[in-house]
Amino acid sequence: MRVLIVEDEPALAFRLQQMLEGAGFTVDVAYDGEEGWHLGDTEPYDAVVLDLGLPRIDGVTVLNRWREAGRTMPVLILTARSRWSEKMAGFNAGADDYLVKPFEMEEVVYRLRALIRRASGHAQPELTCGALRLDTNGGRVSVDGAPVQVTAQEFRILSYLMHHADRIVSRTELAEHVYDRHFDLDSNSLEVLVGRIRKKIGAAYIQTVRGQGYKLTEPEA
Amino acid sequence: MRVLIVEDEPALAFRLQQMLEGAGFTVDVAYDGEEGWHLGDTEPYDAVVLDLGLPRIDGVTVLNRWREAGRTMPVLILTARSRWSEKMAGFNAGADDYLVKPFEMEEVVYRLRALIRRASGHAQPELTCGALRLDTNGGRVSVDGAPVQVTAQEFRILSYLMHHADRIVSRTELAEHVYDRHFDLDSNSLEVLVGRIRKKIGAAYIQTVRGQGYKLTEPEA
DNA sequence: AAGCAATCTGAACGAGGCCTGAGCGGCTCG
DNA sequence: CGAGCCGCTCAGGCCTCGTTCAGATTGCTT
Repeated sequence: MRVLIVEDEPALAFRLQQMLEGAGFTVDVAYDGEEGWHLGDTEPYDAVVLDLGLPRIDGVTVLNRWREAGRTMPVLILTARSRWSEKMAGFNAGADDYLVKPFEMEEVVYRLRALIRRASGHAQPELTCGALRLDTNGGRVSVDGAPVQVTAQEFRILSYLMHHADRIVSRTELAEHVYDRHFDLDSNSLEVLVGRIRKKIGAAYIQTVRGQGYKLTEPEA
Repeated sequence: MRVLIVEDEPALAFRLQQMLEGAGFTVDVAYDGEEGWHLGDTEPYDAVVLDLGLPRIDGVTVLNRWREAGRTMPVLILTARSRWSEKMAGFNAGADDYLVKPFEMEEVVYRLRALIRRASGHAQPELTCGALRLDTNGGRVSVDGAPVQVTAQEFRILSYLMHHADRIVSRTELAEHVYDRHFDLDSNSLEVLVGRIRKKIGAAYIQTVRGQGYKLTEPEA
């Protein structure tokens, strides 16, 4: 999953980035409102962490512009305790959740995962597809109850596919959500990784739709 | 189904083309109003995506000319948020739907499919003919509830025939709507593909009307 | 009923998409 | 500093799809 952090204070931005990357997210960072707005407008993020106090364009405005332009990704707002009115403005502009500073770093991770899950229509932190099971919080995968060892990258790919099960996900879409913005599109590393995932969970789960992409489905009985 | 994109900004045109081809459409692209007008006037499209801000001839004029010439294919207009009056002019000139920039790429696909369906008199995204069933959005085909695997090209042909069920569709018409403008007319690949479709869904659905074309009908009981 | 054109069909091919095994460089951890 | 793992690259090969072609079949015409 790919998230955008919009935070002007370098130290906090860095800690957030560390935390999120450690948690398995692909992360882009913007250090002011304008850059943040532009990135959120052009790149496909699964979620955004948005500080409200920002140079150049403030957070509420950024969010407003995204929503007006029809961007629907979940946004987690960061706000100082005192700025109550700001928070309300943020909700009105279409924020999905908020955290009051100071907060626990891990809190951000859990909330983001929940937001992303809900945005793709899943209430529970455990995603299942037939006997295949993926725990978004624990980072564990199992088939038929038997744990399956997957690497970080494999987990990202499988997680994205499971969030969008029964839908064809194009190679490009997958790459956009699993890699950051400097990914080489002619690489076939996705194919290699998908191949390895198939070998681990059983080939039947991930179908190839020629010319269009991959589709994760429950295998036929 | 074959669509025309009239869009001067190369990046957007390219993304649209990618998206639509990925969605199974046959796509022609025009990069200015004059070329767009000419193509729309001479080639038989199932739908058109028309940007209003165009060099040489602007979108509204292009649309007006088509309508005056009696061209009735559905037109989806793309417009910037600010250009409200333009949009109204577009509707007056006979646009069928519009999207405000920026928009989600997938939105274009769904709207186009809906426009094409409605233009051929179908309200639902699922077309049926007896026990034969085709899901225009999901790209799935089934007979008697049993899913049938069809290739991309087979799906295009079957989809066109189902959109125009109970009507004789000439070989030429079929070719024009399933291939782009560089198709070799002496090829018999259509016959081969129709044959394969028959083998998959049952031969009775597609009748050959000698000397005229094909007709898709519900088989006799 | 023969002749002829239109259509069908099975086989084969070429292109391109996709997969996979091997190897390499970088990173982490001991 | 060395070992092990991970993700990427590359090349070769497989498999599918759309097409072509030739020969069979159908249906109309005379």
